[in-house]
Amino acid sequence: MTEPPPPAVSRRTPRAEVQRRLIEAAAQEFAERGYAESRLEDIAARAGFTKGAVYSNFKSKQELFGAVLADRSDAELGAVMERLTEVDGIEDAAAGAARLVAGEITGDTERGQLGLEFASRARRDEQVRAVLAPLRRSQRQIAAEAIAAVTERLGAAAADPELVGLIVHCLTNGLAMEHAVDPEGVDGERIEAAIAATLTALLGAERPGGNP
Amino acid sequence: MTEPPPPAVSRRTPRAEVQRRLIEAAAQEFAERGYAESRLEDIAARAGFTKGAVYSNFKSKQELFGAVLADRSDAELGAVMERLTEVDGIEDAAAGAARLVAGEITGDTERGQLGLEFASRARRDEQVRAVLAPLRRSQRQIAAEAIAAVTERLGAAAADPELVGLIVHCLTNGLAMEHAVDPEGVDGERIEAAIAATLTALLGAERPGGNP
DNA sequence: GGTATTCAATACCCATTGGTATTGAATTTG
DNA sequence: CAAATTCAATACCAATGGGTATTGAATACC
Repeated sequence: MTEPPPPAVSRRTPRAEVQRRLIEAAAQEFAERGYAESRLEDIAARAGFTKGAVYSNFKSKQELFGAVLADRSDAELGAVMERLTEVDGIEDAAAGAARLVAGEITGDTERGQLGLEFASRARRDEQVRAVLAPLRRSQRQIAAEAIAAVTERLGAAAADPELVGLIVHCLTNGLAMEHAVDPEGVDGERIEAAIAATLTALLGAERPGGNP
Repeated sequence: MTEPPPPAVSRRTPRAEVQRRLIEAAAQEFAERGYAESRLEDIAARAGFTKGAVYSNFKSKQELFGAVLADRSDAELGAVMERLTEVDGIEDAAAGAARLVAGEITGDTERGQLGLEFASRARRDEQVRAVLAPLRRSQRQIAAEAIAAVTERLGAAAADPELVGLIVHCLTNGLAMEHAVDPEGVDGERIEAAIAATLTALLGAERPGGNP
């Protein structure tokens, strides 16, 4: 009778999607369990495949990790810091940015943990470091540009923007780590206060000769 | 003839020393390779023993890690921050502390990496977190007290010392992580400048109503 | 339609490694 | 001095998991 119409969509998952799903699953798994404790079988299962799919698309576990890193690198850049330019007034800019970052740290489960996992591995794996270092530099650079834009708009003679960018970038990562270790002791409120205070002090206070 | 005198010292290594050496070796190994990648056999060999010594002194790998953590906790407290009180003048205090911390980060190979490894594991291991969180609080508290002492001595009306303590503590850790990822981009000089700028701004600039 | 090719699933391999059981020398005890 | 005990060394085990070889269905090609 109604013979089944030629399968409108291919029943074999397109290669690109297989890779996407594997990378996504790997990112989650790495973030949750860490690289060494993640099993390729679990990653594959999470993506709806088996280990065969992994080795059909990636040469090794390390390469899969590299793919995750590369994938995130593209999307990561300037996710938060650029918003710094969208607020007005020193207090507003600091407070607004602080709230954004605090929310990111306390709310997001994967992004921050994956970032820490990347850094953790970069310490020992030269190849990871080679990929991650430029990415981090870009992030710092974007932060610096945002800082420069704000101070210029406000006419404030702030400190070296690149230095402030480094400070904010590292403070953010340090707070994320501290929050992971001691969530109650370092909650969103404290994080927000810390970033706001730092930004306010750095953007408003730098007068080379003291306060005339 | 000369019968060998009764061995002046026992030829069997005292238990306490076996444990000390195992913990020390484990700390080095964990710092270099990370917990998961560290082999008990390597740790034992590094201490001059075999795996048997490990299991004769510790119940499991996790417990050995716990012993390392506990051992370091005792010595860790207030290693650097207390010096903050020993310098004079806002600029001097900031610059002196910055130099100390920068040297610690760039020079020390084990302490910083072990700290990051602790944090990394604390994220996923509740028991590790239970030990590490109080330690971190103490570290922050000591930093806060040092800040309070300096500001009081200088008569400066600085921001909430505990908040500044949190900021400095997290900035330090963040800088250490960034240095590990990108040693050239974030060298000792930049680290020193970042900490000095932050301390100067935070200790000197907090005037609730602006600069009269 | 038939053949070649792609690619994930399946079955399998084996080196690694945390952990255990046993041993035997060094100490302690009586 | 002999028996009991301590404790690290040695030998061993079982599970784990990254990686490989093979298979068979889906797709592409002619």
